[in-house]
Amino acid sequence: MTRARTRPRKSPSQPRSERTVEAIVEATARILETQGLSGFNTNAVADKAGVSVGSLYQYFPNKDALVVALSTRERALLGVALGEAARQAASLPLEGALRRLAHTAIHRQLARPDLARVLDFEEQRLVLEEPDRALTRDIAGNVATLLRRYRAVIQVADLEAAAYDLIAIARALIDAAVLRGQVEPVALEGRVTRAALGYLTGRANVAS
Amino acid sequence: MTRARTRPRKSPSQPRSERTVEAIVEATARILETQGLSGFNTNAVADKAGVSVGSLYQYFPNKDALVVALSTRERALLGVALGEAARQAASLPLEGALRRLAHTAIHRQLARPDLARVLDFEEQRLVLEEPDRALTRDIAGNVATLLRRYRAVIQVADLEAAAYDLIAIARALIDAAVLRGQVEPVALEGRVTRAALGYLTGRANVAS
DNA sequence: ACCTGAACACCGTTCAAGT
DNA sequence: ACCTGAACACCGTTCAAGT
Repeated sequence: MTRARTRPRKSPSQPRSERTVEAIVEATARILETQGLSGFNTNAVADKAGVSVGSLYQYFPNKDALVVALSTRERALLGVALGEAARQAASLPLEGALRRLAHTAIHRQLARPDLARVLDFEEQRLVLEEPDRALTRDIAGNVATLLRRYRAVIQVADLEAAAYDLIAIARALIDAAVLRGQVEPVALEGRVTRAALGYLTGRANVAS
Repeated sequence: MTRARTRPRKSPSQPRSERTVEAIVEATARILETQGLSGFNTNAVADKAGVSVGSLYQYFPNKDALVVALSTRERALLGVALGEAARQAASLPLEGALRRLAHTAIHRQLARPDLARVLDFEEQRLVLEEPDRALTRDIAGNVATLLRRYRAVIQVADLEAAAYDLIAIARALIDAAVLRGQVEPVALEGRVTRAALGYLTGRANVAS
């Protein structure tokens, strides 16, 4: 079981091939969004992108690489939004800061809820198969940095781990809401914020 | 995309075939545990169970049915343990009750942590493909029943949804802990309990 | 330099033939 | 009634041939 690479096989340097790569990634998004995982195969992606499978494999070494490219694109959008939110939140008390992060994450995930949910799922599969290929590392770093400001009111010692846990909690609650169809953003934001705040400041038996 | 059935194709009535089915399910568990999803294929399962693929398909209509059978078995164990815990927790205040449930869930998941994590993952895939086939329905019902006792101190209106959310939170935190290798049970129990308690009783902007 | 699509490999599933 | 394993279908991936 040797490590499979999922980096793009080669970067498109000419404008035309750049458009090809872009078309392939967006075709992946649309197929995952409308057909789900069961409709997601390389021939369908190539078809929808208007190229042959051979071309697809010229840029992506395997099927997972399509997901990684798409996830990276979406994670970058989330990362930028969260970075912005974190900067604005820096002057708020912890609860307000968490609420703002929750608000931002929810807003982004609900922009394309079905896509977001499938990607959350696929990212977990990739992590399951190769833990060190985590796509949320940057985001976790930013969250940890924000948390450090509030160390005085936080009961948890390991803020790196806490950042990952908060992301896992938010993801779980957002995906559950999408599954149930209960996506009223304010209510969802409240649930995420309360869980996060409880995790960080709850008096229930501390220890890490 | 018609609904694929995952129920066992036929119940083994004779002792011999009962042992065959049992062997197939346990072979599934051991392969998932040791090789992960990438080593999980029907021929490998049949081999390890000491039967031919044909025999496997006599009892299980498809590959997913193997996972469903195994998950059902494991969920039943968790369900029994949680039912017992809920009965004992009935006299405790909310925090103690949540802690006891967390303790029980953690204990069961850590009995075979790698298997539990892969099964959590596979269950989410099955839910993603067929939402109404949820394996956690019974467990959620029991949790909701317990929550009703504490309605006075709980800020959340929809206790059914809350039960599913709490399960999702616990699952996310336990799986994240296994991934990081931070499985110190008391600390993990504290994290799950604090998040759950915050979710249910936190003062952060209520609304559902 | 980039594209094509038929060919190959792997694995889920079936089925004709055995006992 | 239960088992076997070769055959088939599907899909990920490659590669010889085209421009």
